[in-house]
Amino acid sequence: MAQAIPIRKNSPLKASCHECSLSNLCLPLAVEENDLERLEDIVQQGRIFNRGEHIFDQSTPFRSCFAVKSGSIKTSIITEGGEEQVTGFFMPGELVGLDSMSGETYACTAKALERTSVCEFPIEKLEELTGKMPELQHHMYHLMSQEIQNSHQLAMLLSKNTAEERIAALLLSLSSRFQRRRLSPTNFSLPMARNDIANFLGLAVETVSRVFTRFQNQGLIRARGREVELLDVEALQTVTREFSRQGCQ
Amino acid sequence: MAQAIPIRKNSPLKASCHECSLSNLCLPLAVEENDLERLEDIVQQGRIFNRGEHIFDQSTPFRSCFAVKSGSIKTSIITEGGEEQVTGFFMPGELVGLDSMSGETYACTAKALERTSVCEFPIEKLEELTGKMPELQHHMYHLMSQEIQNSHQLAMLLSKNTAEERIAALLLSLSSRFQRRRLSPTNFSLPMARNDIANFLGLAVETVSRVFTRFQNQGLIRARGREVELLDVEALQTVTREFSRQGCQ
DNA sequence: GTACGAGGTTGATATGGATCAATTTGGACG
DNA sequence: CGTCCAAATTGATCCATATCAACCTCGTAC
Repeated sequence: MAQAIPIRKNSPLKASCHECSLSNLCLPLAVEENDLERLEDIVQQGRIFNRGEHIFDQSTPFRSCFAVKSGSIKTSIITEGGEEQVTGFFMPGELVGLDSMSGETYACTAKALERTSVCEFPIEKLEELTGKMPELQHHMYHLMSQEIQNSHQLAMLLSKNTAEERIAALLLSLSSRFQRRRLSPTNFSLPMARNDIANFLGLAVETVSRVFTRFQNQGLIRARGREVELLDVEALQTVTREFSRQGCQ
Repeated sequence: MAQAIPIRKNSPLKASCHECSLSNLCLPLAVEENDLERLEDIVQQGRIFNRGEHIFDQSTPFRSCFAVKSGSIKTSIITEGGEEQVTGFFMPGELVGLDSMSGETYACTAKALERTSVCEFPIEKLEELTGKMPELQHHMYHLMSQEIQNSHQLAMLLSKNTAEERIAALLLSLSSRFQRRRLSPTNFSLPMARNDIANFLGLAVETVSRVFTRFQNQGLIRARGREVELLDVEALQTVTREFSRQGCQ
């Protein structure tokens, strides 16, 4: 079943983790240079999806986690009634599918927001490997824990914060994720539509639109379509913290 | 550093996982009978907390995960401004602290809602053990994934559902968790105050109170204080699904 | 170039639940 | 058994955001 290792390693189509520019963000982050090829042996690299295509589908058998290599991914849950709830956005270097590691099927649907390439980690092989590599296991725990925290953070945003606070928080989150990749933290292009933002943040599209223009009028951002420029990061941070400040009497 | 194993195993104060009534819910669930003592070797059992006492505190060093043995626990995040956000309720057999496995400190504060006993799993030893026991590792992934899903579910509830739907969902969640423990799924005592429910569900206390009385008037439940009886489980399920139904045109 | 449709913006109105305020209940304790 | 304080309930009002409706913008296809 397993392909001969030399073939995979030498295949020009299979770019290696060694050469990947995201190796300081992705799973290789937790792996010694020497052990990197053990990770390379299980990863299936280079799958490419066009905008709108599904990487995986809720209720199909869970097989793999996916690392975003380029592009971006939206995950969402479809309820019985056909309503969509966006649960997350994933950018290069981030791992998708961690919420599916219980149960037989994927817990959500993952859709490419633009032309996107991913690396696939078959879950059985990944579990086998983490069993042998304590640092990689540790890193998996770390990532999953992080995702729990992110989700709690989102729940908090949804239950306690105003529309402005939610949107400021999202912009700043994206900003810092661009920064991690050594891209401009103040000048970027939103990978998702207003609709997705609204759904993710529990708002109506109209509200998202209004807040964008309000921020623009206040000189906090400049936005045309999906192109965004953060003009006053500090002010945005103040917006997100305003809520908790008020709580402090 | 490690105590002599025979002493621990024979100590009358250290009840064993073998004898624990929750062994089919808790971590032992994933462990072969034969291997159970390896788990027993690392667990520190029997710590007891009174109502209101902290099991651990946000921003103190993260050392252990805790399994609830009896009683119940509330976890919450305290924001800079002192605002509390309840992130979860934990019942016997459930594992607390999974959200803290990234970072040096606990990600939230865990507080006993009543007199509560817990089993402590020092994280370093637990990680070491899961590295040696594939099924236990698999179970950890399963639990963490489950918690991500729960949190997404909560986010969904918060962003899309009405007060009635949220409260019906919480009641049903508690119901099924009592049922897993072979307790009555229709007749139980809420471990948490209305305040905690409100905070958890992103509502005002007054709203929670109103919904409880409304449900009562509709004959869905009977509630006096923390004592709750679910009179019409099906109707409650309908309430939680009503939203998604509407979405289906 | 023009037509088309999806995505985005703007305006007017409605509403669920927050907030403020008052009262009641219940449990802990002397 | 009464006192006291926190928790819970009930009522009245207000507001942020949803909803409904109209319009605009831009990319794509012909």
